[in-house]
Amino acid sequence: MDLNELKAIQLAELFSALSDASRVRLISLLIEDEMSVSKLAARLKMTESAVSHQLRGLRQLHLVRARRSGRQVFYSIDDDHVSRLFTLGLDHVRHG
Amino acid sequence: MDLNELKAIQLAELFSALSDASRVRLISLLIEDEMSVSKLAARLKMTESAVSHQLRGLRQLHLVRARRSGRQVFYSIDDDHVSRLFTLGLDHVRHG
DNA sequence: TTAATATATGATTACTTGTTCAACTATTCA
DNA sequence: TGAATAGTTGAACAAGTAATCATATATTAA
Repeated sequence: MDLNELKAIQLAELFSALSDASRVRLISLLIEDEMSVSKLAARLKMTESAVSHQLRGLRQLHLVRARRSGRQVFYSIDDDHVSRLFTLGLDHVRHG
Repeated sequence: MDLNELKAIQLAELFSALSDASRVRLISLLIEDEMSVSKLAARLKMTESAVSHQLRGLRQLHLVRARRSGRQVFYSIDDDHVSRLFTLGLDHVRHG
C-alpha cells in the first residue's frame, strides 16, 4: 500500500484536522449537536476569534458546515467519516 | 461528548502521528510488512536520520515497534487501531 | 440611521515541528 | 583489533501553525 504523494498529503490534511486538542474538543462538541460560534467559544474557553479561525480551516476541508440564523452562525459536522475517526481514536486512547 | 483535557490531548497526539505526509507514507509501508530503517529511507526518499527521528516519535506513542536483527532494525505496526484509522481515512479521501 | 451583537479576517507574534548535519553507539566481518 | 555498515541522537535552522489584537462585515433592534 505505497500511497502516491497526493493521497498521502490529503490523508495527512485530514488527520491534521484532529491533531490539536482545541480542535478535538471543538469537534467532540459538534458531534453531539450543532452549535454557534459564541457557545463553542464559551464551552472551550477560547476567544470567538480563535474558534472562528479554527472553524475556517475545518470548513475548507469540508469537515464542518455553517448555517446562519440571524446574527448567529451554527456549525455542524459535515462528514460522517469524522465522527467515525473520532470514535475509533477514542477507542485507542481508552484501551489502547 | 465533552472530553476532558487529558483525553483531548491524547487524541490529538494520536492523530498527529498521521498528520504529516512522510509519516503517512511510512506507516502505509509498515502496514504491508515490517521494514528496516534503511529500506524505509530508500522507499521514502528520505535520509535515514529523518526516518529515524520520525520512528522515534511513533515508538513513543506505541504505534510502531522495533526489532533488531544484526545491524538492522526492523519496524512494524504495534497497534491495530492505526491500520483501522488509516483505512477509514483513506475511505474519506477516496470518496469523501 | 445609529448602536449593539455575532462572526470573520489579516497581521503579528510565540510556539511547534520536520529536516539536516555532525557526532555517536552497536554490530559484523576481515 | 580496525574498518565498514546500520541506526540513533542532539543541536540548529526553516517552515508551519495557533492565539491575539485590531479591524471589518453582517444582522437586528431602537
